[in-house]
Parts: sequence; structure tokens; C-alpha cells
Amino acid sequence: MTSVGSERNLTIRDVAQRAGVSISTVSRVINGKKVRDELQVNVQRVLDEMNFRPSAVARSMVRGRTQTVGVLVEDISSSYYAEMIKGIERILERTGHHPLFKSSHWNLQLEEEALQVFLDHNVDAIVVVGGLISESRLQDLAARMPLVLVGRGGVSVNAPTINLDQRGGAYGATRHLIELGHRQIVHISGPLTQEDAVARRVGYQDAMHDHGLEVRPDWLCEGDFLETSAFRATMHLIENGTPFTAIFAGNDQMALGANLALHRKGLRVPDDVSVVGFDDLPVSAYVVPPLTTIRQPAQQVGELAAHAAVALMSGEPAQLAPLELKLIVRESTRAVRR
Amino acid sequence: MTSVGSERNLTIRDVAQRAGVSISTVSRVINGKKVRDELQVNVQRVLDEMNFRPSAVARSMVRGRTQTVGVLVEDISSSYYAEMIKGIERILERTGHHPLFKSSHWNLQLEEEALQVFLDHNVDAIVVVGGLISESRLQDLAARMPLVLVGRGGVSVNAPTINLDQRGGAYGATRHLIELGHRQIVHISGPLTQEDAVARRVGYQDAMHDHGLEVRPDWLCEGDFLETSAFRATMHLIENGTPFTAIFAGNDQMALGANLALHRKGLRVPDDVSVVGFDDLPVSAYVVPPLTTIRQPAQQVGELAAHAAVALMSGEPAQLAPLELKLIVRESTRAVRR
DNA sequence: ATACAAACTGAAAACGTTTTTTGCAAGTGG
DNA sequence: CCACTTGCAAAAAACGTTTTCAGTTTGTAT
Repeated sequence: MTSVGSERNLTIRDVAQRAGVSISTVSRVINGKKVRDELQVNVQRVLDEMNFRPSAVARSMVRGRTQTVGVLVEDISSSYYAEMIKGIERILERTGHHPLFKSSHWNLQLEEEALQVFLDHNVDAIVVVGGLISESRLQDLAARMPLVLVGRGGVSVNAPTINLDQRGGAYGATRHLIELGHRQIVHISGPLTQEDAVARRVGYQDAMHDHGLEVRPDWLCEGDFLETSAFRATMHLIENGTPFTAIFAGNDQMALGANLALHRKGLRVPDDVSVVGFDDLPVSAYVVPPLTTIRQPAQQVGELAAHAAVALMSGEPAQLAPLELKLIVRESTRAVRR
Repeated sequence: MTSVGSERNLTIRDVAQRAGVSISTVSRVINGKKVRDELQVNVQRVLDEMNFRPSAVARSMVRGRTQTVGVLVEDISSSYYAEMIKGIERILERTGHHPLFKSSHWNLQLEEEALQVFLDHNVDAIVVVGGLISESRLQDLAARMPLVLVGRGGVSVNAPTINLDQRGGAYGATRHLIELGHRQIVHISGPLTQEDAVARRVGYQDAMHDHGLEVRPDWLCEGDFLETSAFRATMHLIENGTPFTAIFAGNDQMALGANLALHRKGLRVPDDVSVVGFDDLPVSAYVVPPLTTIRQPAQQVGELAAHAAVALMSGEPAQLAPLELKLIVRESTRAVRR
């Protein structure tokens, strides 16, 4: 066999000529349509010999489908999205579709542009993860093509939506701390411009309230989901003498930032202060101390989204199994010292 | 203005009809070619009114270029590759190219398939990061289209190659430990099937040798670049009573695994054992204690690779600035106790 | 005024496939 | 033995653009 794909500019025409048949026949052989046995084997042999591969572009042109799926996330390289992408990749690989990833970096304009690129390239479906795009725009989109939403309110949009109960997860995290006897619990939230950040904050507030605990205003800090913001917030908290025995961070990255600040200030985790995160990043099980957190099954979310997209593309309704957030108790939390 | 892109199946023909001109003229207006002023504004108005966007597929068909770049990495969701991808995204975004990412998961067959997909889709350039593909195959590829290699020997391949001095970095990491007075230094390597893993191991060995230090066979452990493998290796080391005062891990993830094992066994970092990693993942600055490591400028590598690809596509030679690995001293290393 | 160049525009070809239509040969029933 | 169906391959149309080529108008110089 000649080296794989060692030529290009090979067209179905060349194959037809060499096999002494028409291009239609070659096309039929390629696509497994009915052809006289004798011709079939002959053409197939030539196909193999020439190592011919049909142009995906030309196919897309005539078929009107591209076998690609646009996937829009905030940031490909952020751990959480990366995990989700892995799940999407895994499923689409099996169905012969190709994901086309774009990052929007929490920027509405970039988001709109990415969507436009998807449209221009005639993707067969779009998966939108989070984002700032308006619901009406999404509704437009959903009306024109298969669309799957992940981690968005999207109640008004007529498209399958995968949502994890962020509020509930945060509630559980907070309750865990309360059950360990903590009363003075700080929450460092993500940027309140993001749905998830506020949902988690609400979960914290609800849990506190339901257990009859007052929330001091200075226990509510706003970060940006990155380590540094939580590091700073925690340093300030300590320097201001704000009393607290536990921190519930809006995500694991911020939990790590808080963790480091505590370390800097000579406070031990979990002996002096308990810390809970959110996400369960792959790394969270290996930091010292291993982080108690709320597991978001990011890969499963990705898989589910991909499945939904595939279903939609073949005209079937999407099946959405509800996914659960789970408290993973590790070693960054313990009963409050008395 | 009507809602963005609210129709499809719109073709240049519809625009031509509505504007009362030929499709050639519409095409010319779209592409900024010379057209009588009066027509130009008229057609442009219709274009805007109809919110027309030309089909990228049809364009690719006739132009023979797709404005896409295939990027093959081992695992999109692994932190290191994710960073690199971010760099690639950033550069290509500016030039109007669209990256098409594929993961090969250290699997030769998947790698070959991904390459085939790139070829089928007629990408304008390919970036191969690491991987198991043979050099001769790469040579074939390089002869046919713009190809950029990252983190591969690739000496025999006629394509721009971006390589970081893995051996040198490892040498520096080891020397750092030696200079701190460590004599009994363990190295946990990545899988020795990977070039980078062996290069780093060689760097370790060379540094030890150059400083007149014998390497005990049981100081050489082989992991798989994931946390767990290093965790286990370190546990065994301690349980077997192997003497050591420092660990140089083949990457940060394994450093974290080792770190946790030490913690489990009641050994303090850096007081009892010093730990050095490799990569400088975003998280490494925030773990406790912050990790001393070798910084690989992953994003810059990605940017450089993207620049090279862009240059190649426009027929220019690629400019390759050499990138440096840098020792980042944080708090996981200190002078050996005597 | 006429010839010729310049400037544009429209018609048509091309890109590489798939799919529809046409055409031909063989088979079948009366 | 003829009319009619069947089966299968070749020819042609189609997908939505860009680009080439030819044709038309306008302008200019003689």
C-alpha cells in the first residue's frame, strides 16, 4: 500500500477514469449503494490503490450537511470546560461528527462572532455552554437548527437544556459546614454577572437562613472565579479581624486561593478553618489537604449535551437524564473547634 | 435591522435578484472588488438588509482554501495542552483562521485518523503537538502542506519545529536541589515511551552525574504523568525505607501526587522533603506549599506555533524565536536539614 | 464623427461531490 | 414476437460561490 494520503488533487474523476467507469458509479461504490458485483470490486480496488478520499468540502456542499457541531464555551483552557469538552469529544467521535470549539471569554461580542462562524460554516448543530447571549437570540437559533443549551436558565428557549442545580449544590456545601458546627461561614462568590455565581450564593444564603443563622455582610465577598481574587479576599478578611471558622468558595480555584491565604496567615486547614469548594476539579483530590467540594460531573454533562445534539440532528427528541451534584467530603473540612 | 441571521438558504442569487444586478456583481461587492459606486452602495444596502452571509463551504469549494488549521494534541483537556491551545486560539483569531482541535490520547491510530480528518476537510495547515506519528509520515505531510511541529524531535522533517529544552530544564531543576544541599534525590518520570519523559530523566541523570552523585536504581521511578502514579510511587518509596530528601517529579501533576503521599506519611514539604515539578501549571502557584517548578511557556509555544503556521500559509518562512524554560522557585524546596 | 481604449457588468465555467434523470439491455408475460 | 417492466450505468443537474471571458457602455483622441 502506498503511503497514506500521499497525494491530493485526486478527484473522483481520476478514479473513474482509471477504473473505466463513470463518476456516478465511483460515487455509488464509495457510498455503498448498489452496483454490479464485478464493478464494485474493481472500483474498490482502484479506490484502495489510489488511496482516494472524497473531499469533505465538496460533500458538505452538495449534501447541505457538514458533520460538524459548533461548541461554544467561555474558555477552552479552563479546567471545568476542558473536562466537559472531553465528554463531548468522546461522544461525537463515535457518531462521526467533528466538534468545532470556540471560546468566548465572557465577551458578548466574541460570543456572537463565534456563533456567526458556526452559521457561516454551516455546522449541523450548536452547543452553547453558559454565555451572555440573549434568550431571544437563542430562540431564533433554536428555530433554525439543532441547539443544545448547557448551564443556562433558558427556560423560555425551546431547546434541550442541561442544568445542574447550582443552588442546591451550594446549599449542600453550606449545610455540610453547618452540620460540622460552623456558624461563622464566609462565602466568596464568583462574579455576580454570571448566573452560576449568583445561584450558588443564593444557595449559601438559603442554607444559612434555614438554619437560623444570620449572614454578616462582610461574610459575602465577590471574587472572579480565579485563585487570586479569593486569595486577596481572604487576606483582607483576616486582616480586618472578621470572625469566621469556615469558607465556602464559589469554585475550587477560589478555594485554593483562600487556602493559600490561610496558610500565609498561619491558619491551618482544616484545624483552624474549614474550606469547601465547588466543581471537583481533577486536581482537587490531590492538593494538601484534599479539598472537600461539590462534584460537578463535567464530563457527563458534555456527554449528555453531545448525545442531545446527535439526537436532534437525526430528528429525534433529546433524552435528558438529570445529573446530580454531589458533596465530596475530603480533608479540608472538620468539626469546628470549641 | 432584522434579527441577526434569522434566515438561511439565502444565497447570493437572492441578493442579486433583489438588488437587480448579477451575482457576479454581488460577489464583487462582498469581496471589495471594484464596482460602480452607485451599484456598490445599493448592493451593500441590500446585503445589510437581508443580513446576508456567504457560505463558507461554497467559498472553500471554489477557493480551494478553508481558512482552518488542524491542531493535533494528546489531550485537549490536559492543563498543559489547554494552555497551548489558548495561545493558538489567540493568534489565529486575529488572522481569520479557525483552529480545528483533535485529541489523540496517546494512541497512534487515533492520531492517524485525526490527520486524515484534517486532510479530508482540506485544512490549510496542520500543527502537530507531540505524538507518536512516524517522522516519514510527517515528512510526507510537510511536503504537501504547511506543517508545524511542536515538542518532537523531528530533526529529519523539513518543517518548522518548536522544541523546548526538556533535558536542560530537568537539569536545572535537579541542580537547584543539589545546590540546596540535597544528595538523595528521587526522580519520578513520565512514561518512557514519551520523548519528553526520557529527556527529563536524562537531564536528571546528567545533573546528578555532573555533580558526582550516584543515582540509586530505586530513585528512578516511572509514572504516567498523572497524580496517582506519583502518589503510589512515593508511598512505596517511603514504605520500602528508601532514603531520600528530595523528589524531582516529571511534571506538576505528579509533584502534587508525591506531595500528597508525603503528607499522608507525615512528612512535611519542604521541611522534611523538597519537591520540584515541571510545567508550572496555573494551579501550581496556589497549592500549599506553592510548588517550585520549571515553567514551560505553554501559551507562548502555542502562539509561536500559530504564527509559524500563518507564515507558512502565506508562503513566508516561519520565524522561530527560541523559548526558554525557567526555574520558578517557590516554597516546596529548601536547603536540606543537616 | 469615428475608431479605439478603458471601465464595468453579466453570462458562463469551474470547484468535487451526490442525486436525479435518461438511456440501454435484458428479462417477462401475453 | 412484441410490448412492457426491471435493473443498472452513464449523463446531466445541482449545491453556492469565485473567477474568467465576452460584451456593452462610456470616454478620449484623432
